[in-house]
Amino acid sequence: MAFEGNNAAKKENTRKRRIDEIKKADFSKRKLGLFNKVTELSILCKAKTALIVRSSNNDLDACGYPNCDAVVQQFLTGKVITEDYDKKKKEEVVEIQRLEYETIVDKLMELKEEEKNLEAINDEAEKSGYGIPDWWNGSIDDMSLESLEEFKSSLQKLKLNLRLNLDAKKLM
Amino acid sequence: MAFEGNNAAKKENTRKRRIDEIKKADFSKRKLGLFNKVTELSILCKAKTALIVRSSNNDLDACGYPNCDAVVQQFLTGKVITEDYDKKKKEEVVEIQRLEYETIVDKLMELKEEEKNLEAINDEAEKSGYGIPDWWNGSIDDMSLESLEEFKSSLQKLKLNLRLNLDAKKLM
DNA sequence: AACTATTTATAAGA
DNA sequence: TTCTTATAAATAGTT
Repeated sequence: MAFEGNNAAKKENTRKRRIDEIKKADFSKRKLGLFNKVTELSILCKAKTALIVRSSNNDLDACGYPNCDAVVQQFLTGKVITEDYDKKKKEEVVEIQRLEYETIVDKLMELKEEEKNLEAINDEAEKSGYGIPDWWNGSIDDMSLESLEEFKSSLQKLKLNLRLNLDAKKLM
Repeated sequence: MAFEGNNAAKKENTRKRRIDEIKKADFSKRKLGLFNKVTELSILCKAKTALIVRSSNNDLDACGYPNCDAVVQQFLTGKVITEDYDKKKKEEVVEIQRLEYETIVDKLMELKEEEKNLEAINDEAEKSGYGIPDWWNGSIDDMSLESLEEFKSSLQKLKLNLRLNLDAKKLM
């Protein structure tokens, strides 16, 4: 019976994973389709566009023509940024972004090291019978969740900008 | 021959206008299609989306789910605005927007009055032989073009927000 | 990723 | 404008 239960659970897991994969694929397909359509509209009708998509697990993606950020900025401020200014600004900004990105990747490596150390300490404590109390992890999570989300968002945006800049460069 | 030329020019104009009309219709159709697809993606895949479209003659349109501005804001700041906060804020903001809108409409009426007065003065001056020099109108245009564009944008955005808020209220 | 059956979008015309 | 329809494109379900 233990075996049967295990098997059923396994099947259930497989089924669920499969459904998730299909949904994810659908989302990606649809998102890609939308991005294509947005770009199409921009080019055929000389329209400026920006599309921002945040998936249910908060992954960020965006596209825009001629430039996502510029269109968003214009949407918020009503100020038209000229192509030349925008291009020049991008030239300036792309290297800064790369540096920021590298800095952040470095910091992530450091964080991972910290995590390892903490885990090691945790294991040590458990082995010795003096476990770290549950509220410890809980309060870390609560405290850092908000800033972590922000950090994740900024990281995602940074990566996205890098990709968009590369795409833009490829187009030229 | 003069008649023929005139006729040809007329035909040409008709053709051009027709093409423009078709293109405009296409743009609207496609834009609507995109808005539908974006909303569809949002609902089917629980994704947050924002789409900004500015036509070739700079008309602004946007849609988003659950809320265009919130998604854009989140895109820029990385801060997640909760539904409740957003809803409350909207409740507060919608009346302010209506007041702003009415104020702006009033100001537009005043501007139109001013325009009439200026025209009257202009006509008067021309009749009397003391025409207002050309540079006068030119410099008005140059000076106010930028701020006018900004004003137009802010007006469009205000109208858009009003519409979006009404749409949102209808949905509830 | 590639295929295909089905659904959906849209261009052209009434 | 809005509606119709033929064609083209997107995508769900598979393999």
